[in-house]
Amino acid sequence: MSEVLPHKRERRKQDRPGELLEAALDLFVEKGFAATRSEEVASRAGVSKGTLFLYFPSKEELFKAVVMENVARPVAEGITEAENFQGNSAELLEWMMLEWWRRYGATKASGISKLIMSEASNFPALAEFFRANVILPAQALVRYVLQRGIDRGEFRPTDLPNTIYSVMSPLIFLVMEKHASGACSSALQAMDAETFIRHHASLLVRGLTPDKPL
Amino acid sequence: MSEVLPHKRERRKQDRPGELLEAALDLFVEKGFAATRSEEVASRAGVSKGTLFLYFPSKEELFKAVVMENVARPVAEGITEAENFQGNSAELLEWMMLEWWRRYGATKASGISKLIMSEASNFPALAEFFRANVILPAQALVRYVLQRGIDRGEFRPTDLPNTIYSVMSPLIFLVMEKHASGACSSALQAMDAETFIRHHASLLVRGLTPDKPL
DNA sequence: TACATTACTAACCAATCAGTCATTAACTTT
DNA sequence: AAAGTTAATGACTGATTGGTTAGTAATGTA
Repeated sequence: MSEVLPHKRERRKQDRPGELLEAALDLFVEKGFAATRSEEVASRAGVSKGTLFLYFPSKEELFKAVVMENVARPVAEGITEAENFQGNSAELLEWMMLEWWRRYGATKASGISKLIMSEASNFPALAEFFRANVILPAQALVRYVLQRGIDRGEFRPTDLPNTIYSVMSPLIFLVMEKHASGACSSALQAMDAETFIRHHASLLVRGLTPDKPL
Repeated sequence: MSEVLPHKRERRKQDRPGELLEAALDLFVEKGFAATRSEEVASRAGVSKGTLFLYFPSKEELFKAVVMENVARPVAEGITEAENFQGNSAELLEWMMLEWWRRYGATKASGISKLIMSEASNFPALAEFFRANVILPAQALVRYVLQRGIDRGEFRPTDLPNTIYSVMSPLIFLVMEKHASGACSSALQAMDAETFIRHHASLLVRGLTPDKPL
């Protein structure tokens, strides 16, 4: 016979939103937006479905709040640090790619990127928010690094917009790979992200080095 | 007053499956799996929902059939051609990337790739099928090209698995970008895929060229 | 202890949608 | 043209789930 649990109610208005956001992040990343049920979010946060809708007016608003909370912050951080970097631009390029991975790509929050790419067509407003707060700043950061290398004579002048994508696309690929966990993870047997980034960065630096180095 | 259309029934058993698959491809690519309603697929194919389930036992089976029809074929084609390629490996590398884009990436069918990446966690069986029939053959093709270059002394020996990802990731990125149409397309102002591929290929070739070229 | 406030719950509602099936209309055969 | 066969329909069902709300229990206050 199943014993009904004694049903202990707690009143913790302060903590509920944060706990709900955390539960929602987990589930959205794991199952996507459409496949995540509101009641599951609520129960993972130790609360009833009614309480969820007490704090967030709809599932979509909950989703937006998750994005706000988890994505904009880490991207903004890296930018200022790059500007203070000491060393040549080849080192800076690799450092930036590795650091981006450690601080964002490797974390749970990067699942949001994958989620937005997946769900973009169904949420144009959200995609736009993501573009403005994540993609464009990231592009600006990469552009800064490449321009720095060109200005200092460490990189040859190249088509900047396309080179930016040559830098970013493997990072985006890594995020996709990390979060397509189901059966695709086994596709890349024991792939190590940091090793790959170092490898790709070195390939890029070789490709960007001027013909007469010294 | 709305006039009810005269309701002309047609019996065309031969053509229905193909027409349903085409309608399903369009809608799945456009809206994702969960957001696509069976009735919409049926009506786009000029048929009632009942007829859809006459030809496909479930929505999931319909999805699988769409993948079978649109993905496996084009990938397999390119492989044999690469083996007959005349010319140096740098040319072959660029040719292969461009050709892959023209035959698959630029077509509607590549939306399936994006869809599977998005929906992978909800459909492990499908992701596995995709891995076996698309990812692994594509990796094998890239590996063949790189190994050919190394064998002929046109590329320096590098960590092959990681280099494969350096080749593939921008192509996957392009597919993602193409199908995240909503608001993200404006993120990459007037990005031209073929130009980018040529640029990236040239960067890779420079990165792969041995230190003493001749 | 009586009363007031409110965070929280559980049962409920309404809409959506995958999948079914009895019926119908288009062909074929004789 | 009558009868038989089957492709196609569309109304229906059952399950799911986003969102609502009447009511309950925890806390504060006197």
